[in-house]
Parts: sequence; C-alpha cells; structure tokens
Amino acid sequence: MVDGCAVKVVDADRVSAVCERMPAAEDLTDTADIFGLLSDPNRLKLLVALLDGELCVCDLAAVTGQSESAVSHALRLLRAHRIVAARRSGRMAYYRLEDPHVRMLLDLALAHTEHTEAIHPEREGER
Amino acid sequence: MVDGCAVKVVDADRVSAVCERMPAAEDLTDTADIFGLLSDPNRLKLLVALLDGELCVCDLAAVTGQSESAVSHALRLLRAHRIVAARRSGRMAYYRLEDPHVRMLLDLALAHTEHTEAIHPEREGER
DNA sequence: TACACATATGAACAGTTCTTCAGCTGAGAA
DNA sequence: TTCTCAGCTGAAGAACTGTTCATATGTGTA
Repeated sequence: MVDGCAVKVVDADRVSAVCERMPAAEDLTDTADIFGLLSDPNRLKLLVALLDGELCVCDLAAVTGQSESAVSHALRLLRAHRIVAARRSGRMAYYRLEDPHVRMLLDLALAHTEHTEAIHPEREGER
Repeated sequence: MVDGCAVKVVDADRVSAVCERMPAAEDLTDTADIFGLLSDPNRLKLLVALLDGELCVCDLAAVTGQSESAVSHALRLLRAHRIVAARRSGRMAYYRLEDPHVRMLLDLALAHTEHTEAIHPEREGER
C-alpha cells in the first residue's frame, strides 16, 4: 500500500503513520474530480441555482447569466458525473441536483463564505 | 443585485426567487477558488497528509510521492490562500493545515468517497 | 570561511479546460 | 409537411494549470 514513502524522511514514524491513513489513490482522484467540477464559477452558480429545486435550461441561463450553449455544456459534464439529472417534458429539459453528497459540500462551503468576511488573500502570504 | 435575470425565462417567479437567494458573485468565485485548490490530486494528498498535524516539506514529498519542488510549489499556492501555514525551525519548514473550513470540506468529502462504493461514471450518462 | 542541505523560486513547456460558433436534433404549432 | 423553438453537440482557439529543470536563498556544520 505504501508507495514511495521512506525515501529521505525526517520523522519516519509519522510518515508511515500518515501513509497508513492515506486513502487509496483512486478515492483521492475521485474526490479531486468532484472538487474540480465545483471549481468553475459558472458551474458552481448552476448548482447553487438548483439547490432549491429543478429548473429548465433557459431559466438556468437567465439566472446564471450564461449563454444557453455554455449552460448545456456545463450540464452535460455534471450529468456525466451524475451530479445533476434531467427530466424531459416536451422540448424542455428540467435539471435537478441529484447528488446529496455534493449538496452537502455546497451547503457547507456557502455557509462559510457568507459568514467569513471576505479575507481576499491572493498575496504571497508568509506571516 | 440581480444581473441579467429575466431575459427569456419560462418560470419568471422561480427565476427571480432563485436570483434573490443567489450569493454575491464575489462569494461564488471565492468558493470556486477554494474548490479549485482542492481539485488537484497532489494538492489534495498534501492536505490530507496534514489533517493529523504538521509535517516538513521532505516528509510531505515522501508521503505524497512527489518531488520536493512540486511540493514546494503546491504549498506556496496553498499558503498564499492561507489554507496552510508554515513554521520554520532551522532550515526545515513545517507546514500545517490552517483553515478549519477547508478541514471540514476535506472531512466531509473523504467520509463520503470512502463509503460510496466507487460509482465510477465517466460515461455520458442520460438515464 | 567554505560547504552541504532543506526549501524556495522563475521560466518554459505540455496538457487540460473553457468559451464560442456553427450546425444538429427532436417536439410542438401552424 | 414545414416552421419555430429548446436544447444539444463538435470543433477550434484562447486561457489557464501543473510539472520540470536549473538556480537561488539561507541555515547549520566542518
């Protein structure tokens, strides 16, 4: 299970302990993928819009201020990862947030950024 | 506060209601930035390694199987966003996870991926 | 002092991701 | 059937991101 741990370590015990607890590489990349899907402001806005319930593509475009094409591309990606799901009705497509796990992440993340008074870093902070 | 909402909407009421609840664009981009920092498997691995406490750069490199240079670059980014902080001791630098908000996101995300039995999608899923 | 070591940094390249544009599909209305 | 409308898609270019290599800084040791 241990990859390249123990090459030139300082605190060998802590290193192997941390390696023990390290999740499988596959789980880490899956998790990173989810975060990646949430890391685009436009996609994030779409998902936030869907927190309250389903919306059709053109309403999503209106709410998020994106082109319908851009929305459609974004939804396709999210749909491929089963984060949203579509319900079709005539020529309309209604999307909803399907992944409860992602919903929790969104709730947690938004709860914080709204409280935290904009600590805009961006600067090379050393302390 | 409402951007370009109400252009060509289907359900005008829902659209304006959702626009009301939509967080400020600035908060959304901040949140997206945080998710972006968590969206790289190597950076994620570093942060997970730091969940239990501080580690020096070379131990982080050993644990995560990355070059020390790569680790240093990643830590610089995370430091600039105040997600990690460094403690210097001689020529060593010990890093710790500084942002409790990010810690919560990591805990939540990992708790799920470990339970959820690999629902590897990647396919164009329609239903 | 000179050297070795831990970490930091800048620049450059490769790979990925986002956006836009043009055209496509399929459902409903005329 | 034909037209319009909602949504979908692929391709192409631009913008961004991560990695590597070479070099720099700064601390402890000889």
